[in-house]
Amino acid sequence: MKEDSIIISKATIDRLPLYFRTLRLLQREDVEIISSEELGRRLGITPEQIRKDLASFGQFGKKGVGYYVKELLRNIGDILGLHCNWNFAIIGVGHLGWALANYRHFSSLGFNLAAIFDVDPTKIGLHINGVQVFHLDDMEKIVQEKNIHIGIIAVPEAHAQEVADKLVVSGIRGIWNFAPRKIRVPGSIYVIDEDLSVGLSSLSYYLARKVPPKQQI
Amino acid sequence: MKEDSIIISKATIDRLPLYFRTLRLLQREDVEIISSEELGRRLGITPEQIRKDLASFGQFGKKGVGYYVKELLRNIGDILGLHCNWNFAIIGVGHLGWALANYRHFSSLGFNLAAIFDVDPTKIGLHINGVQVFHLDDMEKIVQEKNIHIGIIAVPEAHAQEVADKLVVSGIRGIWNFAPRKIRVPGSIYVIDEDLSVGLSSLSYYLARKVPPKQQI
DNA sequence: TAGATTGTTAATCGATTAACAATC
DNA sequence: TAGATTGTTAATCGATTAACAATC
Repeated sequence: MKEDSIIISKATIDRLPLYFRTLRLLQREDVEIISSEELGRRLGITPEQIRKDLASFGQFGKKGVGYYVKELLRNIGDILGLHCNWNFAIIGVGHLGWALANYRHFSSLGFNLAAIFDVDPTKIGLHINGVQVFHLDDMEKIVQEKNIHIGIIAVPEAHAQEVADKLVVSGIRGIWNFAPRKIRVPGSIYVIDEDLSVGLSSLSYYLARKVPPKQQI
Repeated sequence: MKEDSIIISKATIDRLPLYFRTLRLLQREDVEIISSEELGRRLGITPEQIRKDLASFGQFGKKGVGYYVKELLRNIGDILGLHCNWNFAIIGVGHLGWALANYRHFSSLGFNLAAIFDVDPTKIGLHINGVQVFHLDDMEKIVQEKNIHIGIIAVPEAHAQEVADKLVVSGIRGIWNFAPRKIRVPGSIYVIDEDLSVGLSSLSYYLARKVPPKQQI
């Protein structure tokens, strides 16, 4: 393993989940061995790119043969830390929070929704997808009790910073921010921004300009 | 304007919506002039980066002064094609499709939800956020009638390709794909992939590794 | 062995950062 | 005018692509 000595690029990290999901599909199709060529064809990524990405974490393939699906799946899962069985919380039971609470792929990846937070008294105490909704004021207690590491911000943008502050105080380590606003957190906290307007706006750009489409990720 | 001669990088395009949303905030705060320095501070982007991004589309600032918020807002909006008032459709009334149908930021950016599609007979004919749910079989007719340019795929992954095929046949030009699967479309169609598992998985990677967080976009 | 495919090094390409002249 | 800030060119940095030796 080389991950201690070499810094892996964000671009590589973001491709790992794509490899992972495709390998799972292959496993379900009972494919045992896959070449970088074929994996690339399925994802629209060049085989060289895939080999380079994987090689930065170790030697997972067999020369002249390819990659064993099961083995590679386990290795990428480990690299992504999916074996950690992270507990996460969703803050905000609007339409988006509701949808995320019911998103099935998270649990299939090993993420466990442990709590939901809101301030609306009519929502506190409800169970969504089997998970209880708590009041925002109880966050610190619940986060400690349930050992929650990740917070998903799904509140209106006006309250995003305030929620982020509470998450940090509660001891959360990573934030996935769906509010279309930059949040400020201490340097030790990881933040992934997921502003849904960006996708649609960039699509609009290309449609308006008639720029010829290129292969996307 | 230079956009005809020079190819703008995807990274630049993806930052434009961030500038746009921040400028709107500034406008609401009655700020009339902003420097690249201050805009960068708000977004965690270097001022040089911002000046470079904007300069690839024209000269929008005043040297020694900064950028006029109102003017820059209009210019970026035009670049992003937001004045086109795109009609879009959502396919799939699951939790995610429901949430997207109710997402307020789309309409505030000038995107108009014109139709929703599903196959579930109990959902056909319903109105969500004032927009009617049609059967998938009527897609071609409705897309033509309502002049829909963009399709948002929010169906289970197993049906994503089939829906993409239907969208293409119906004459759609751009697809925003939330299904965690690569879809195949003709080269003239734009596809933006938005696999929600990627965000959470990459967060997991950083948490598991204790890699020191760096400034995100 | 011959054919196939990885892992790695070198070459290219593209994006970011730095520096500074232009000018409001 | 002096100070400030853009727009642009040059330098650096990083990521992708190409090539190929290693080896199953």
